[in-house]
Amino acid sequence: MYKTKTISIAFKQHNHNACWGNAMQAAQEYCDKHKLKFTPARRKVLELLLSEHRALGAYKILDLLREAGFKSQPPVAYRALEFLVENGFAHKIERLNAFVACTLHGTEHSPTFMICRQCENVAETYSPASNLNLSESAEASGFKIEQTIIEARGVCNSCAKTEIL
Amino acid sequence: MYKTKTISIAFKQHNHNACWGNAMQAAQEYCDKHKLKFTPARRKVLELLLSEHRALGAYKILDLLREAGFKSQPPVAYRALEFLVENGFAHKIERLNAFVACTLHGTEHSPTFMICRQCENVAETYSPASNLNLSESAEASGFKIEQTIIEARGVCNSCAKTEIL
DNA sequence: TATTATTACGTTATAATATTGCAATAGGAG
DNA sequence: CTCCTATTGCAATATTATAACGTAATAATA
Repeated sequence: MYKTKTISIAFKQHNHNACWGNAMQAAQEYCDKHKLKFTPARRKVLELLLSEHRALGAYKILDLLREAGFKSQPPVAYRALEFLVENGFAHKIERLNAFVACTLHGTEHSPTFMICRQCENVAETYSPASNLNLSESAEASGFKIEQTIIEARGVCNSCAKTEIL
Repeated sequence: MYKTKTISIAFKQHNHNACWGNAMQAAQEYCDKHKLKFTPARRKVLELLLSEHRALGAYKILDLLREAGFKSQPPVAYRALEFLVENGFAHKIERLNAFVACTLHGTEHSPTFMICRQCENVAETYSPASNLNLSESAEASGFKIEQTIIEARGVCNSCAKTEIL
């Protein structure tokens, strides 16, 4: 499952083994440092999310947990996801009612997601300019932004190339 | 139900009767012009959405439809909502799994929503700058945006004033 | 170590949101 | 009128998410 050396992430080629390993290690270190319990279920869910750069629904995760020998009632998945999201290891993609592993952990961020409608990969980007812009115009019109969700749907370059026009 | 002369919209005072009436009339005219069937259920759902500047869930709408003597199976609401969204009369707020009437109909737009966590009003704004920004940076990183969802959660000024600090 | 508080887990049940499929019907185009 | 298509009625079901509550594990304090 984790053998592929290089797949598309954020629509770029990269060494996914390294990507996966670094993220898991960073999560472990962060949990150690902050006295968070990186329990088997939480770890497994993060591993699953990291296995591809796609969003997985809670019930898909539940299936995969079951296959891996974990208990499989909905709360098992939702609790693990809640932990991962709260601590910045994963994000919920509202449009898809699904979850992706965070690829920018550690940096305080307000991410923008690019969702390819064809390959369904999800890339996380950090766009300070857009966020600042938004905050300023909101402020001007009498609204104080506390959190922003930005999700873009479209096609990545490699999928665009294969499209029938 | 529609008697209040002036309520908060987009966190601004306005004549809501006029707001409501204009929107309904514009919808009617648009449907006439484009040969769209503005059926009783569709009309009623738009009326409900326009009654306040808040997002209503599909099942809330269903309750209100029932009260108004309509049939009340889920597809009744979902079909009407689908029609309204497709034709730009309403938008789905993904964060809330709920729907709001569009306040910028006619203008081709990619809206940004400001959701007050206290009064729950939802304001729709048009932010060409942010969208352009986003498109450009996406383009640069090899992604072609087709649709963008921007939803900000926060507090409006009048709610902020009443908050205990 | 014993006691208490807190956090996480196991389990059952149910709530909330959304869709599918198919038959019946209404309205417009020819 | 007749055909065609869009819409509606209806039943069932799929998908996503949470509530409630007892037990087990861990941490904090005495």
